[in-house]
Amino acid sequence: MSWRKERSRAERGYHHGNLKEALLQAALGLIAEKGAAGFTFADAARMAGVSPAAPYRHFRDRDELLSSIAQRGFDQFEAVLTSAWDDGRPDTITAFERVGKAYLAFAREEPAFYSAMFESGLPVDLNPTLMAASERAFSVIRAAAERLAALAPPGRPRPPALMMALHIWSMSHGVASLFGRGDAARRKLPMSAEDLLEAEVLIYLRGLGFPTDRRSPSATEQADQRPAGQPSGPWGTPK
Amino acid sequence: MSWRKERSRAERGYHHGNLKEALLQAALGLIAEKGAAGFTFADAARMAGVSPAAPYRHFRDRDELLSSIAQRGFDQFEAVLTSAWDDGRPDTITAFERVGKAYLAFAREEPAFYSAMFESGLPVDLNPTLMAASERAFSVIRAAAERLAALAPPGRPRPPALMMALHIWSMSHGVASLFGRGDAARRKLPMSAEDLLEAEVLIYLRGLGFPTDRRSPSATEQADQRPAGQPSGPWGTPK
DNA sequence: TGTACATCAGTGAACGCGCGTTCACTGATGTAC
DNA sequence: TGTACATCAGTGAACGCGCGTTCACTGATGTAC
Repeated sequence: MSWRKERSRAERGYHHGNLKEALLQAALGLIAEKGAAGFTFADAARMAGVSPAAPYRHFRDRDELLSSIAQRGFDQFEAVLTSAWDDGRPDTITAFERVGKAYLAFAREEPAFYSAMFESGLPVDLNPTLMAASERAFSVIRAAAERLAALAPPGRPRPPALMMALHIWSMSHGVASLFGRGDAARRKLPMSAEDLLEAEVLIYLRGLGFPTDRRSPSATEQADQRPAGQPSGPWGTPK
Repeated sequence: MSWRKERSRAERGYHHGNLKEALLQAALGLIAEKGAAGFTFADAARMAGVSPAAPYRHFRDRDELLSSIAQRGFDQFEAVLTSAWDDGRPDTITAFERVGKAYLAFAREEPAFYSAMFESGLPVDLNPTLMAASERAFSVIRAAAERLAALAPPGRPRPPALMMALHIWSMSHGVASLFGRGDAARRKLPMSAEDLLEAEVLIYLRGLGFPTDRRSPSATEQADQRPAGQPSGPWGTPK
């Protein structure tokens, strides 16, 4: 955010000094505000306080700027997920759940990155660098699923880790894009998107035979702030 | 699709005769091709073989055309889901699952409607008519969840139907937007989006205590067409 | 059945706008000697 | 330490383009009598 308030030409002299970064930040702001489709190269230049020709010193075209943002987004996403996973501490299920929450938090806190990564229509699969970054991020979820699968209760078939990873990803993405952001077409929910996703993941894991009876710490902590009759376990009090 | 190939001006005379419909169809084609953001009013007119001013006889502006499409999409979506639910026949779980598949099929077969409805950034909640249509579609899922919840196994807490409905919705939407369409940023899957969603829903329902051991007819039917080692139950053969 | 007229659904030219992009340029910076 | 010069990172004017929108208009259709 440090470049959001641009110094005027007079203040900063002929050379900007940090234009590439300033353009990325400006674009992030614009995407967060108007969506990936509504962001223009010219606007980014304007926000950075620079002539419309200046960005061409740093990016071949609009698409390259957008790709850079997606790239950075995937890297940051990977870091966030890795940190949430924390190598499975204190126990695999708790950590797994934390990954789901981190996913949602990222979508909420970094809507511009999220848009660029998943909703901009960028052909991720045609750009090897971008594809690799996306793959690295997904592999965090996959590795976590791998560890979880290895813990499958004896006597039950062991679920394929890749499938579990895809399931968790789709749940997270679904909740995030339907309910996770404040902008448009939203619906009033009886619970927060976070709680909704947490319950979904817990029920899913239970369906695979994992024990999920213990209350998660965060669910317990949040219970006081909820309206009466709200969930205390994965889906609330029995009726 | 009957209006995709437009008759020339000479062939059809001064009056088009079916312009409103032709514009809707043209817009659907453009949205399917280039996304909701990439569709322009002028382009739709061009595709309909008509001057750029003509559409204004039928739609106040671009947004009204887009809303009409979303509106029609929600209506069609509702019809498809209602028919898939088939009032819970032959049994509630089978029918419920079929709703999930119908969701996915709609997203795949009607990408333009789906985009307009969920990815166009239209402020659905600010347009009462649109909101009502969206609500009617969702209420099909909700009613199905209601029936399913009423069947909860005795001795287990009964899950809130609204939550179940939101979970199913988010799963379907997640799978649909990540894997359900051919256009961009797609990933090679070890199984089809349909199977992925089916397994996800079955595991979820099992997590709620519903019996899901019987093989679904469609899963059995499809088994022959799969590569070796593919799922036969909700998630495949035990390892 | 024919005619006058209102209404409807299109035309096509024009507008202002903002965008992406290019170009020759210029001011600032860094480096070789 | 000072100077000449290459390089870098900006400028600002200009372009062509397609868009959304408006306007006075006109051809076709339908209806009253």
